Amino acid sequence: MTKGRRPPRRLLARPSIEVAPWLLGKVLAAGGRSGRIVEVEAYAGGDDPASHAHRGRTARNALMFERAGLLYVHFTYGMHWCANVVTGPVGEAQAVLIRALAPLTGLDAMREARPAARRDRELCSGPARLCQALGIDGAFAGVDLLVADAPVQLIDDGTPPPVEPGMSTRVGISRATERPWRWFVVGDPNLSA
DNA sequence: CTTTGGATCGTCT
DNA sequence: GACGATCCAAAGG
Repeated sequence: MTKGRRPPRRLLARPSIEVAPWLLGKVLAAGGRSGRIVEVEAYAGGDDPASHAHRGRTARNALMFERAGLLYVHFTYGMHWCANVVTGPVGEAQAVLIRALAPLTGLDAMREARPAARRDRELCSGPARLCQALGIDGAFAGVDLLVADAPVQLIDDGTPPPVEPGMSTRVGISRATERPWRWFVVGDPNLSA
């Protein structure tokens, strides 16, 4: 298992555009597997036309309005799961999409879960890929990432976020495409793009 | 290496 | 009835 501390919830209760770059370097762990976060995107609820919560609360996006530190998992393109960390104050639909991890532990289990990955750099290099690699699906929606022994956990092992993260526009969206709300560890081989 | 098109279904209009 | 916060295999350079 990866050693480290659970980040304080107050740091996750900030706006998603502040939490997103701060999440770079943190560790996401599930099913005995773990990886370091190297790519994220911020989504900002009502003010963000690209967010699932842009048109208000629905059954699908309800978790985004809950407290920071919960896991929001959504199903997309008819076949893929994506994992988000809920941020911001309760009642504001803020979240950070985890887009890529650098695999840390449980590599054998990841390779078994993702036979399509021909290299280890392809295990977690995409939002749906990392869910597949860690075994995260809709059954994990609402998990509190900051609770010890939770089935999915967010861990701070002391690795600081990069001083100068890469920044770009978000991937795969059709609205609010100009907002530079994607952050990544420059040069990491596990990036999605 | 890059480009292209198919897969597949829950959610909201 | 349309559209995704995507991935993959196949085909071409």
